[in-house]
Amino acid sequence: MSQKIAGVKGMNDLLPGELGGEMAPVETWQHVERTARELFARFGYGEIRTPMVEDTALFVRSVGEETDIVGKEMYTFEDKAGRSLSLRPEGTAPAVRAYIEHSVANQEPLTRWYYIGPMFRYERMKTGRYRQFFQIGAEAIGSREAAQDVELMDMVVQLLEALGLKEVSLNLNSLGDDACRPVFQQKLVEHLTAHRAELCEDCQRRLESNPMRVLDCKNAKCQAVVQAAPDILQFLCEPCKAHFGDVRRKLDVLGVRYVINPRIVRGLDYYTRTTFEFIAAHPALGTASTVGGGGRYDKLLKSLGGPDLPAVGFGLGLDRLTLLLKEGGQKYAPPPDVFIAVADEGSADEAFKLASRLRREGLRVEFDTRGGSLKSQMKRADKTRARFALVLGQTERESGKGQLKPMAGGEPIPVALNEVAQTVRAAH
RNA sequence: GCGGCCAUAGCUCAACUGGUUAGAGCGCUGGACUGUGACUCCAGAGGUUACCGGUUCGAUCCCGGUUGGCCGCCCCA
Repeated sequence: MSQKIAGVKGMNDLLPGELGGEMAPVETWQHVERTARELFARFGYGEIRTPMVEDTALFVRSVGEETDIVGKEMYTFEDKAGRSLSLRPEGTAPAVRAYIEHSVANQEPLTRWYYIGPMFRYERMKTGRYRQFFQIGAEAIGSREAAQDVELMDMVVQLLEALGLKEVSLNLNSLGDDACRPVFQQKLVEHLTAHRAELCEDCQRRLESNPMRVLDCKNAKCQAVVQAAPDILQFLCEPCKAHFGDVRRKLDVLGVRYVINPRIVRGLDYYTRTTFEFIAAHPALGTASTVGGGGRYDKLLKSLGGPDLPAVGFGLGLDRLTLLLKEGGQKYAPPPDVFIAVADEGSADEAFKLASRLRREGLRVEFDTRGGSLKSQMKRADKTRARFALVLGQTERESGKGQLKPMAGGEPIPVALNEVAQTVRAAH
């Protein structure tokens, strides 16, 4: 016996049907992905697939050196040539890198992409948070208009709707821009410093490192201080205020419901103006209640050496979405139309051939390649939830006729062996 | 990165204060029913009690470490 090798901590296997354990079955994942692809195509978004590994500098410069993501959660390693590479911790930076690298700006004025794939962060795991997790996201590059922010939020809302997720609320905020955010931050630091003693230990530290984060603290005493703190929305400069107002108005035009939440700060440095999160109230997620989030990043392209173009995007956590949909997961796996059972050894080839032909004709056909007793094959037919069973033996071969037995009960349907597909379809 | 809880069959769980062959239900396989699934009945397979070490005459149980999982903090998807 050789030693068992286990999967890497925090990286999950997705199995079909009911084999999976804690994770939602792979059919649930396929359903979410299929739904998203179809919906995003309706919005005119094309798919982009970038490598899972990038130059480490890309994330340091975009996400921000001082963020937790880059500071302590990145899978960074050297390749054989000594280059520092990192497994991507998020999807926006690679998409923007590709956009710049392929000079897309010179080829079209407005670019809208979506991506689906694994991201990696070295973190302590818990429900809904893994070291390899999957995100589905979209980026719109080239429009500074509020309509673009709202189109993306509408796209998420429609996706959640299509998936049947109701208890998700859109939380909206604006972080201002280079003109107004520094003014606000200064006022905020003044206020927090004045109440320093009332803040929790963590927030006293945050006061130095990232004062905006205090807004997000769940500690009751800190919240009391935050209640009285200056409100970023009061400090927005005129252009930012106008933009935020436009976003709200256009959300209203589309009938998209939202709440203003000045605590939506986000963990990446590149955000400007609009930020938003989709928060689910669902016991399956525990405290991992944010299923998605995003915002505008008008300065990122230029800072990465690209054209000075505005952009906005979002990312959704597929792991969390599928967790919410796990209960009904089974229904996404279509059962076989017919199970072909072999009654005697001499009919094995003929049955095998029939199964093959029906599959070519478009039917979902189960056939037990191990053979075995008719009884065991019928049990298998039951287990696979096949709609019909068709037994093929000497009698059927000689007469060219058989019977489609409805596994759910009812009278068998006589059928000519060369008309099985038509008959099964007609029985729908 | 910090704090707490946990680990027995594929799954959900038992096993009297440490006591000898670690059990049950579900699931799986076969049979009763030799060309027809489910229900019922019978039988079978499946465990180094996560791993390593310690205490003990004796450890699933007590202790330490490791690994993995869960909860909270942090942060996020």
